[in-house]
Amino acid sequence: MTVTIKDVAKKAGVSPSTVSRVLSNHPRISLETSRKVKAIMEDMGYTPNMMAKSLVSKTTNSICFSLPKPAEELFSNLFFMELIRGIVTQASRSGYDVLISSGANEKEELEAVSRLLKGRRVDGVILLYSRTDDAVIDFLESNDYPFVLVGRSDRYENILSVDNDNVMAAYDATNHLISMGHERIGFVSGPPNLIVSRDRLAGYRKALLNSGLEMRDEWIVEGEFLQDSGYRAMSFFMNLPNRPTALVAVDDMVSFGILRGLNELKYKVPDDLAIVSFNNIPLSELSSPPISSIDIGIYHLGYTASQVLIQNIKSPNHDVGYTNRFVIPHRLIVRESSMYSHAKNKTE
Amino acid sequence: MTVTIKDVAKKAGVSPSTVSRVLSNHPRISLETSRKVKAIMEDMGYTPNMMAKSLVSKTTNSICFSLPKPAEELFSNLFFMELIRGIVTQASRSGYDVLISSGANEKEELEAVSRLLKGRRVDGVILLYSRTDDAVIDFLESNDYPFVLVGRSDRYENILSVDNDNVMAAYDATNHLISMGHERIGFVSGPPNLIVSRDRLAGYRKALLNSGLEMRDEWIVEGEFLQDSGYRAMSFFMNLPNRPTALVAVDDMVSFGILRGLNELKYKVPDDLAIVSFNNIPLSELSSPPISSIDIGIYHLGYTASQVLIQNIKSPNHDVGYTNRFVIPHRLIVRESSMYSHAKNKTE
DNA sequence: CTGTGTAAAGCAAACGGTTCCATAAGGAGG
DNA sequence: CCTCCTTATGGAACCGTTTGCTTTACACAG
Repeated sequence: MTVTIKDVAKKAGVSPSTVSRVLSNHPRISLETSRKVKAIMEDMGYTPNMMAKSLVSKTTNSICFSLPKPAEELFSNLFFMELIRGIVTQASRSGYDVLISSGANEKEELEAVSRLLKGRRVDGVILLYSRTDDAVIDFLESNDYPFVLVGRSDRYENILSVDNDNVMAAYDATNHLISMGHERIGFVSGPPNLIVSRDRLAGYRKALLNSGLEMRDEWIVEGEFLQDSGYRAMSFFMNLPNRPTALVAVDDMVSFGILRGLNELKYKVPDDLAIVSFNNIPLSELSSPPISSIDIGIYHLGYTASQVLIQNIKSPNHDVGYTNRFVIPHRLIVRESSMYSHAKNKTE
Repeated sequence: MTVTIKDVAKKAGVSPSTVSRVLSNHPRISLETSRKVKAIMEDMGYTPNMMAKSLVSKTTNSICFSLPKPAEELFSNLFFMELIRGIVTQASRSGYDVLISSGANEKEELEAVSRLLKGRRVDGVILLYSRTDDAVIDFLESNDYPFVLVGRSDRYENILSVDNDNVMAAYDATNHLISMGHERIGFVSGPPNLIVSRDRLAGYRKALLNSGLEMRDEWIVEGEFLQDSGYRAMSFFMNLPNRPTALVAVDDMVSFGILRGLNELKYKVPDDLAIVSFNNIPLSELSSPPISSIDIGIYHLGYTASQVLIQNIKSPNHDVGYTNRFVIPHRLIVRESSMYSHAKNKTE
């Protein structure tokens, strides 16, 4: 049925080893033989059997992206997809295939990853970091499997990771508002156990401190990465006696909630309240007004994660410590939600 | 290093074949041996090498989802991700892994798919149908590889496919507007070469015909699955002397454009113009007003595609002709954009 | 003419399983 | 007590590649 290396060999009148060597451009193959064999391979439509290859080389040329619990949220979907696109694109350029695995919970995720790695189906794993303690990381680390974390962990020191500088990002976002003349700036945070929430909060604080602006606890509220959190935060802030004139929100979805609330109460953005948030999801420019947002380069995050992982697979010796953490640059996209109202029609 | 079947065999004092049989629950293995071997496998942390397994069984227990050209559009991202989730979930339940492949163009896609299939890296492929002529399908069909199409093709008759009944969906959407009392209903279509555009247009026509309502060519405009198309369509419609009171839009993104335009011109939805569209993306309920939409069950589409493909892989004889096309039910989600205005606060 | 070096190609083992065929042990039937 | 089954297990070939070690065939120096 399928044409194997032996069929080619027979037809070419050489041994299988010769064909194999032609395939891998072995130096000690005469040009003549090489050409002849190649022609015959082409002719017979030979494609190498990856399984057989993998069996002997103990390498699969594929990596696994472990999709966390199916978060039903809009943002997750957009985020994951961008990430996957980055990963797949890079991997494909490096000649690797990408396997998507997912588990309903940590236990399942561990089982899946373990099966894939121990069963030699993939060479390494890209993990999306969400938890603070992680059985999967423990497993990977203790078995010395190549992996890279998208995100940051404070518990694990010497592992490969790709992340944004969220402190700096929040610092930039806040400074932008400050530069627009705002002096009372609030912050809508995410779940406090997420490192990303903590980092962004820290950056916000740093910016205020740096500019000598007032910092009040009541100007910081915690929530989820969801619309509703924004909605609630908004109504809390707007009822404050000395309310903020601008808000930094930890995620664009939160901004949508804020926007909806302000809209209902007939407040104007950015005149009554300016807004900047994070992640720059495609919707950010579609809302009215469009929301200023920090683009964290999700695609790039995935692309780099794949690159780092594959390079680590190829030469595992490279973990020199100081290159373990790769930081993807962010950039602020200024839109109407944080512009001076009289500048509305001028920019963009 | 890794523990193989031979290591287990040696430790258990049996032959490798016996261990293999234990693994596959061969009937002619004594309970005693089975228990002993299983204990030892557990003990030594044995995991079967999938590559070796695949080599002899000529089967990989994995399928490929071929991601079309990276369409940068928002909807594509949401759609793909939902689809992937459906596919991965089902595949995982059936014990299959999912490999994501992508090519920048048709040629690359064909190469990738061909390499994966001929190289015996996957057992089958899920294709997302977009083109009308398809070298990939031709390749799969002529080589008799298992595959399933998400979408519909009019060129290929006897291939497995999973799709919605888009004619019926449009029929339902239009009838909904009719039942709300509208008599002049317009249609914003997608690219005419896409089957989905054609099907939905047909359903719209059918509904009008069925109700004996007027049908005008000027009430039908073509565009893309993009906001801008909606925006333009809107301004065209609103300038018509005898303009429609309701619109069926081929995609939610189009509705957003319509909404934006109406908003700018201070028109009210649904009072001045009612809207229903398709796909029910997560944003549909976030816009103001929320948009009525036909949910096409994307996750379900992916889930079923995987199911159908895997079942076809396992028993290829099953293609009986009349079960080749699987239709995923849609359902209309009525939201504010198509309700009577005085009912605004009553429902939902 | 023999010895040695080198380039090109072949042989066979190995990778980690599965499975057909053979074999040994025990029990039943004659 | 000897056959003949049955049942549980072992042996060995094979899946399609890769690769270390040989072998072959020259060419050239001594």
